[in-house]
Amino acid sequence: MYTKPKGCYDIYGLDAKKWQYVNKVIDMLMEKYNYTFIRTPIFESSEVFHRGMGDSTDVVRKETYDFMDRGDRNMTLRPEGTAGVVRSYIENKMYGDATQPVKVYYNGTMYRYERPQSGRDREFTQFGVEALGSDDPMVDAEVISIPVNLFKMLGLKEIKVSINSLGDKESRDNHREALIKHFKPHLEELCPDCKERFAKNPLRILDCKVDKDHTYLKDAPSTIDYLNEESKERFEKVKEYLALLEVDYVVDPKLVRGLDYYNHTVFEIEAKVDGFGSNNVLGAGGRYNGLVTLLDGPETAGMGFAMGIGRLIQALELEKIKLPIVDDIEIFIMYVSETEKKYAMSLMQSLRMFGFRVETEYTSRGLKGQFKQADRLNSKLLIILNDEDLKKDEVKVKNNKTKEEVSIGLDYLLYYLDETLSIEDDHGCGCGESHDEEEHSCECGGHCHDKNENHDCKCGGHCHEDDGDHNCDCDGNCHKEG
RNA sequence: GCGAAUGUGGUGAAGUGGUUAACACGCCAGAUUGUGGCUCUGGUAUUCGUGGGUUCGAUUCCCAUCAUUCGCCCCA
Repeated sequence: MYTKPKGCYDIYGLDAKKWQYVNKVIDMLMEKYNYTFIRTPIFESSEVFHRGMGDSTDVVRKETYDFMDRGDRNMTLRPEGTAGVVRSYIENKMYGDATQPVKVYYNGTMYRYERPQSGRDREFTQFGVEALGSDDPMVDAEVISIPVNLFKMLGLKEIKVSINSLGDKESRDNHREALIKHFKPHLEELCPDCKERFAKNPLRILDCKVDKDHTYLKDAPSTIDYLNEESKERFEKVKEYLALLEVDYVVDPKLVRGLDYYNHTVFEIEAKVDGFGSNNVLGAGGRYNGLVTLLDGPETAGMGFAMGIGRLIQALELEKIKLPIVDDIEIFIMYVSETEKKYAMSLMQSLRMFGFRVETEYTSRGLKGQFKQADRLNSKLLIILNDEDLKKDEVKVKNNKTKEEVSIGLDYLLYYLDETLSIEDDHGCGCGESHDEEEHSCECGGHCHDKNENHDCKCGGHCHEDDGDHNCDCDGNCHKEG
């Protein structure tokens, strides 16, 4: 049997619906913000990432998927989105567009050669935005507000936004010198990685998880103390503007991003979700005014952020947030004989074109099996075809919830279906779904026998974790999601 | 790159150095001569990730390998 590559995932079934829903919300939100979609190649010349992200970053040093194509060109599967977008901005001379800043967003797969673990895959999906061509702090605030508002729209409540400023070049240089002065006497006590960081990019020692408890790290010069007047003023503006956009944040002077290209504003956004472990950072970003020139473009300001969709969905699941996804059908057409089957097909065709979600039987199950199938698919109405009825131009329509069955004349059928289903839909939240999802504590001791009453899991009957509140929407394949 | 755990049918999951590998769910069929979701009955794995070794004999012991999962590093 063939298996997927390590750290990659097949997304299908209910999971796929969640992804599609989240993507839909992203598209909607981006429309409001007037960011336009950009699709750049999944691989680029390796140089784009090496120059852009910095050779000293771990991501570039040992976590990229590199390959040589048949023309002996060095290529790299994109490990993040910004470098490619900036390359595109330069190559397509977007800096010449009249509508500056150029505001784009992407939503696609990225690749990092790492050991997979919870919340971290080799192929993962990131949604991100880039705003190029304005250095106004208002852009910083707006970009930070995007993930905040996205989380709000999705129902994720407990989030934390941390911000910091690295300052402009002068501030960074001053800070860097101070750091070197500070750490030099302690060099031998630092972890091996930090020794290397000391030489290449001392700033990142602040980010070290190994040495984080050492006092000399706690007393290390903070970026904020070394901001020059201009940078300080700028940071104040960002904070002021964030408040106007109703973004709650905390200033974290130790916040340093992993990539070299950031300056001024950097931020991180995490979800406070139980069971998330160390991968609770959902998204991060910052300003990168030097990056465009680094990739041989004209001096251009840039600000962006990226977030992992997989982690976001994991957070939504852990928080048991109910997404309004369609997981039922409106009409299931049942038949037995060949003439009934043919009638079923043409009826299905017209009902679908009319706008109903319609299913039928494909595997010659008996009528009993078709009832079961209709239940599995959460069908609201059943149309039961019968040669005798058809001779009288009638069909039987059974309401799968009330179990009421009526004979309907064919000329009246569309009207009847439309009426019945619109009443069905109108039961409050409009979710078209059962509500008790959140609080169905099944006492079945591990196996759900009946999906009736207050016990609405769609596990198809085999949830085996008797956690009391096993809320899996696993649609029939519960793997242990926790 | 480092460390740990796991690998039995469609699913969850027992189990033992030795005839036909529990149990449950699911699925299929029948009881119910064209109306389900309850109940009952029957069916559903030449086989315990793969390769090798120890043994009279291994799913069970050992080694290797692959895969999965989790943690560290790093990161979204």
